[in-house]
Amino acid sequence: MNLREFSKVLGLSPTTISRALGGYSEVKEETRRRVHDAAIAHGYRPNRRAAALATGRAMAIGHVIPTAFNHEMVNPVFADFIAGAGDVYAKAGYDMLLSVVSDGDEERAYRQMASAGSVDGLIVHGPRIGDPRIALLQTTGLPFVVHGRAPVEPTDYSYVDIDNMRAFKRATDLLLDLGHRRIGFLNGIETMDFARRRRDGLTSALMARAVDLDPELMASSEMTELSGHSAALAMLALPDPPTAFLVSSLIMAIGVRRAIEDRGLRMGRDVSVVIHDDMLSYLANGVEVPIFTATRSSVRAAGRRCAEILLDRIGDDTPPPVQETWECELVLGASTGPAPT
Amino acid sequence: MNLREFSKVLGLSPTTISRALGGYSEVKEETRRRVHDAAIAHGYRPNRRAAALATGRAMAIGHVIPTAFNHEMVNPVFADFIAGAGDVYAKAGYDMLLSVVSDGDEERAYRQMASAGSVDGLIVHGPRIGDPRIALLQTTGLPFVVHGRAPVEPTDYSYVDIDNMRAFKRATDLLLDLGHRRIGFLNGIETMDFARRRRDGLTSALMARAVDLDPELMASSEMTELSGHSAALAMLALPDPPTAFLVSSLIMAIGVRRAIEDRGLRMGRDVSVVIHDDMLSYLANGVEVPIFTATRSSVRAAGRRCAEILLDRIGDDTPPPVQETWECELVLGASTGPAPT
DNA sequence: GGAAAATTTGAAAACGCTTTATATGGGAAG
DNA sequence: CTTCCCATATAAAGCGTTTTCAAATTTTCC
Repeated sequence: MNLREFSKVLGLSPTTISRALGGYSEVKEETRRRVHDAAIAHGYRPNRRAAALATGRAMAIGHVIPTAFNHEMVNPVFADFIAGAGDVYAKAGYDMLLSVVSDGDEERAYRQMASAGSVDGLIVHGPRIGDPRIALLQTTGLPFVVHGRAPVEPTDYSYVDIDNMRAFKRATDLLLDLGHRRIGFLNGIETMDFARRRRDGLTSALMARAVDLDPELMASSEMTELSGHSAALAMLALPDPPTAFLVSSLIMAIGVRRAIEDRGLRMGRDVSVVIHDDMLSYLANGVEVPIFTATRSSVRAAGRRCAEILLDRIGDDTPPPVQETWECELVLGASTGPAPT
Repeated sequence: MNLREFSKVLGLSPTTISRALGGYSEVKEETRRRVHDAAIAHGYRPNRRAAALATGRAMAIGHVIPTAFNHEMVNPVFADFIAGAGDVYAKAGYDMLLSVVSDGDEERAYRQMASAGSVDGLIVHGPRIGDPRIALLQTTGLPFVVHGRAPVEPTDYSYVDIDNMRAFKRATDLLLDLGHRRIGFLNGIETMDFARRRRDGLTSALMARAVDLDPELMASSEMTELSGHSAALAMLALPDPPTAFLVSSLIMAIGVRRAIEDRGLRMGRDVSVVIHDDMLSYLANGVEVPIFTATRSSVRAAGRRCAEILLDRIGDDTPPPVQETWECELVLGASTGPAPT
């Protein structure tokens, strides 16, 4: 059923139908009602492809998700981020176009989406240090918002990020206050911007108190349960093992906990753990008392906010960039305690 | 840059350009080369919306993901399923359209996608018992493939599923063989088809050996770490606690393990655990020796296969439905041992 | 060398919508 | 009874492709 057929059924012109459904003012209220009802009754819905072509707006937002930081890994935070963003899109009548690409093809995917006009805007995930994508997208003129940021020129783009540096500085300070001096740091891959900032947070806190930073206590890897387990196990086997861990993700920390228990130790008593918690819906960090002491910020909320900003930018013509850096909460859980003496 | 402009640059007609780029045979090889090179040089790419309108094919596949089985939960297996499917789409030049909807709106989302013509096919996620979506989609005539299945008429649709019943029967048999008689069963929500089948697997194995099934040892909930923890904790506090757990997901089992250790017990020695492992990329079940004894099947592979089947169905006109039921592997890990006497 | 066949190219008509510019009708004002 | 205006409704022109049908060019063959 297309517009012309439908208009014949109703005995009105296609124009009127289109306007009635589009919510234009030049159509009598009674007519609008009649059209709406008939549309539902006959199951008529404007063809989006045709509408997109006519208006020049695709009514879709593109997300490019890299399928491999290294090997086929898909970052588990995407699911929640996308749930948040998708919610906003749905309410605004936008579709979400997902492109899953292997790591190197990201740039091509962005270029494709931009020039083929299949989307009105883009979200950039997981910016890396010196990420070329931002400069690339600025040349295309397509609105975009970055989840996270990249410390390079140009700086006039929109982003939503958390204050990773401050969060990890505060987390480190907490452990130092509790008397810990040997802190194992399990970070994500440090070409990622967020990982670099977290590391800077740790080191600045340590340096502020003149605590040595031992390279043996610093690991950087994909944030999986397995890598958390093996890195923690290796550190615990050192002659002078850490009394605390600072861990970049909850999933990784599950492996850390397993390592601690493999050694016959008890988390929170023998070894303290502080994590960063993205508040993933299927991996809550406890109900009342958190399992892990954590810096936390909802990645789903970030998804929602990125989507809002992007839709605003698509609406307006050239609004100034929106740059938000969110503070993390630091919540105390059952995984931290004073350093054993 | 659109087709007409581009054709002027080259001094050829739009028709020829379109054919050259579309890989039609009626164009001289030399011309094709020239067009291709110029397209790259000038960054010309056919507008997908216009192409979609002209051909009637959207070159996109729709996925509707419910955002809440109960509260805002997004199923973590989606990320991997979509990574698998997206890979296939990308290679075939298809886009993936994601619609995140709250639970009740699923049907509307499908109907919308179907009648607005924004996709050429659909994947149905998480079928429930008596799921109305399958019948609905059959009336639309849009090709679709179900991940899982639903035990209702009509039965002539395509699906890819694992043999949940057999897997859980085998898992239960293993525990029985090891001497366990009190087996705690932590299932997903039992309105989901897969959860019902798993339960049937357990009960049939128990009944075959005339082992009582104690309602207190059967829990059904969302498959989160927290619910795994609390359900296991409750069962362990029973006067006659289970000596083994059968758990529907790895994430849930992490909570089970935490509960076991909270009680001062040791997994694999005091309490055995068998899980189902979807082989999520960021939550591997050990490297060499699995952490958990598990029935397993890759959800990413399922995503890939569903996508392949769907694309085939879109290509052909009305091929017979493809129905695949995959056997799970049963792999032994460190979490099972003989029942303590 | 010229007709027929084969190969390449082009013009123009869809595809289904939105939107601009234009027409129609009914009141109110003159 | 005109005239003018407002409120509605319509005709027609895009949007940027693909594809059918027709034309132009080249090749083949006698």
